[in-house]
Amino acid sequence: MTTRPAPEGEEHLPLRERKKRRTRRVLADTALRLFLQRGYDDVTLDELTEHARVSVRTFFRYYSSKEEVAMAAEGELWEAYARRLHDLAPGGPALEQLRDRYVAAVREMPGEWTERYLATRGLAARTPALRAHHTAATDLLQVRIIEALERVMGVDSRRDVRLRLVSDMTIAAVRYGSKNWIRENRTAERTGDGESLIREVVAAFDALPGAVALAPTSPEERPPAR
Amino acid sequence: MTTRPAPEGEEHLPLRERKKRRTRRVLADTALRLFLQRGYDDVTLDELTEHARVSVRTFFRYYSSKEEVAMAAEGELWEAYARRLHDLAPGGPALEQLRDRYVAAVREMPGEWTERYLATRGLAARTPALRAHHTAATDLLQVRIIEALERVMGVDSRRDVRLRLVSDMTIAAVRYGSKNWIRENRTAERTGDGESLIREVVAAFDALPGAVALAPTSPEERPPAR
DNA sequence: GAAAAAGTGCCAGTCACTGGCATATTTTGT
DNA sequence: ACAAAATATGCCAGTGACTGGCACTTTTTC
Repeated sequence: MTTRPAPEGEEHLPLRERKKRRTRRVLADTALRLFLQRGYDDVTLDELTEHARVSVRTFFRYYSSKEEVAMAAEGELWEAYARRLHDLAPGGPALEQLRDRYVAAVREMPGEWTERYLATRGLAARTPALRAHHTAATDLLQVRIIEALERVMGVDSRRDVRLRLVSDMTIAAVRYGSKNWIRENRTAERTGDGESLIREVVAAFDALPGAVALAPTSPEERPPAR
Repeated sequence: MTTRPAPEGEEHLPLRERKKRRTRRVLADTALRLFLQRGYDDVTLDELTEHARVSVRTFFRYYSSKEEVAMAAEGELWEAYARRLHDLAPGGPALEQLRDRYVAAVREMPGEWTERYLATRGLAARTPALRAHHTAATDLLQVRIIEALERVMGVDSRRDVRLRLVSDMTIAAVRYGSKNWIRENRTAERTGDGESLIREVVAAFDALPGAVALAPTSPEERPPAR
């Protein structure tokens, strides 16, 4: 059994819990490594679990699908984001709150997460099955956002379209922001850190008011942003 | 072999082509019927192909997955829509053109299509695997829209965000419009026709300018739309 | 009417994913 | 420290979607 440095901030957990987290990480890391090396489709779960030294049966107790383990890094971010959605406060502008919760979620991720996330998205970009899983997961996140908004505002999203619009805009900002971040860091010389991701997504959020006010003018008058 | 009325507008096709279209339709119809009766997950492809009197191997020459055959009705609409995207014209407002192309695509569908589509969406609403496929397919449609816009405008969507915004809005309008249409027709007494679907989606398109100008006011001043 | 082209069925195989049960490890209570 | 309870893992035998290959039949072409 190869030993690995203990992950951050799990010093005081009971042994069983520590082992579980370790296994979960080993699975996600091994999966990402193998998928990047030889392509998602060409790696079977048998091989993956072989490398991770667990049985296939055990794998499925940690991840519900091959896609999920491949996108684990993103899943962790959505998890953190969803947790932060619970303490939305009434009062402030919804979009700003949703933006700030995203920022907090990214900051909550451990140090090496950024690198994993970037690699994950790169893999997904060239793997149809993962792209599909990614959009489905993003869609689920949007549902969670709407639910959170309904909870804090006490309104049914079917009655007030603005809830759906706000969640749409949030998803759009997250999507385009991270997409831009990925594009910038495609040249793998030096991986962008979490703060650069945050900058991109925040910029996308803050561009929303300007975008909704956008009037179609000819390119001469007003050169397109970015 | 049960005979069925010849589908519309295929009178002058060669025999081979007619047979193929027939098989494709039999598969889609049988699939929808069985899935509605007993649930998507509880119907195997063996059963489906048994009822449709073709081998499983042949099934996969017509549809690339179980999901695809379930969502065939929607796939046909996206096909028609994508075809119409080829003749986008430079000049007119993009959103209006995209709206009108959608309308034309719906009008192009045969008479019984509406019913199939409504049933399909109902099925997808309660089948996770199909919901995922639906979002993935919608995402692909958006890619096609962006490509069409790039083609007609001669611009790279990475340089001009407006292309992405317009395609986002289009997808949003189609999505919300059809969702409203579905909600209205959930009570299955009398199935809404294609024109009612068109009305809803057009309404969603036409609400976009108002939506982007939306200023958050208190409910007393301005009751939320819909 | 024969040759070519295209469609179909069968077979054997891969792989993701699941239920059930025996075995091992960790925790809990004393 | 030790037994009992709780929980995690592995193994086995399955199901079901999906694929490649090849023989066979139907339609088209000349």
